[in-house]
Amino acid sequence: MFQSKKHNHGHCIKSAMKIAIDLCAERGVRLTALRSLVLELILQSHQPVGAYELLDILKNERRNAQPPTVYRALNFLLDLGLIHRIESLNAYVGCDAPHTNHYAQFLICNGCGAAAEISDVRLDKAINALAKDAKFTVNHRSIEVEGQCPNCQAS
Amino acid sequence: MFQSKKHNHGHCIKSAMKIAIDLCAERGVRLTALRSLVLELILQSHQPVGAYELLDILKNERRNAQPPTVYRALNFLLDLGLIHRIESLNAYVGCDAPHTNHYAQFLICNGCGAAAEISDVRLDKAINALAKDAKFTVNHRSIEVEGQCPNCQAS
DNA sequence: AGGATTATTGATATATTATAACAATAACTT
DNA sequence: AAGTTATTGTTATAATATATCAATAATCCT
Repeated sequence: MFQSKKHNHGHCIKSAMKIAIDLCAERGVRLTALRSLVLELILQSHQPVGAYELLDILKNERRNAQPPTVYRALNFLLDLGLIHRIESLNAYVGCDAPHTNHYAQFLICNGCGAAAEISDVRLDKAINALAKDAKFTVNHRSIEVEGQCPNCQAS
Repeated sequence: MFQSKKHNHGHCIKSAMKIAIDLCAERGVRLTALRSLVLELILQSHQPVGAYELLDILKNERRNAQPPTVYRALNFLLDLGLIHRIESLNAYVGCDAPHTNHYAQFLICNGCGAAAEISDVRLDKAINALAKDAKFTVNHRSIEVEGQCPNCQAS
């Protein structure tokens, strides 16, 4: 859900990085320095980040970074489920719970730009039901709901 | 749902164009020749079409068409709800039922590329419920489910 | 450990999707 | 018919993403 003010950002990133390390070990894939850095930058933003925005930040630490540098890392992280892509924003966010089996859904605030990841079972069930009705086998779901978060409704 | 083989394409386009004309009249906006043509091209495809693909076709009839030519028409049609944008494909499809009040949802087949528009009430209700729980006011929904349609599962 | 193999990154070029800005024209208003 | 607004034309450029091949680093195998 949308971040509370006292959310401990540093701790949350650390814990997410730990999970990433474990997940990569488990899958036998390499969380290289580059990939780790890109993941960390995404987590630090704690908002959806565009690939080129990420590239700009990345360049502080890797002067010669190029678009493929970022996109390769993004694709690696996406495949592992460590991040999600928000289609309607062409942007990327860290996954809240990469170690759990879940389908991500997003509430995207037009006011502050925050994207809250949720995983609502009713919604999942509705999709399963309608897919079954249509005899459609599901590979991927992109559920993005735009609107105003509670904070931004006030103002 | 996914098209049956005996779907009468010509008739379906004609009827959609009629609805578009009526809707524009009702709203007091102008369905110009250009806009009408773009809509017709989208309906003819009966699959999601990209803006530049559309532009190429459009050029057959309007030699000097440029990207803004297409994008302006697309935005006009989107605003009226005569077409939908599929975010995960950067593509546009005709709306199945532009005259009715509904939220579109898409089943997108990775096999044949078809996108079936549905409007499942259970799904709508689930979104309303979770938005209410989150105190989130919804402006727009982008629900895109990728997978295999019945036809493509066979092969 | 050394050489073969595979995975990752570097580097350059280019494809794809979308918008900004201003000029020209067409349609509507009175 | 003149003034106003909406639409289209035209040129340029922004933003997002991928293809390709070379260089390097890690892993595997004996």
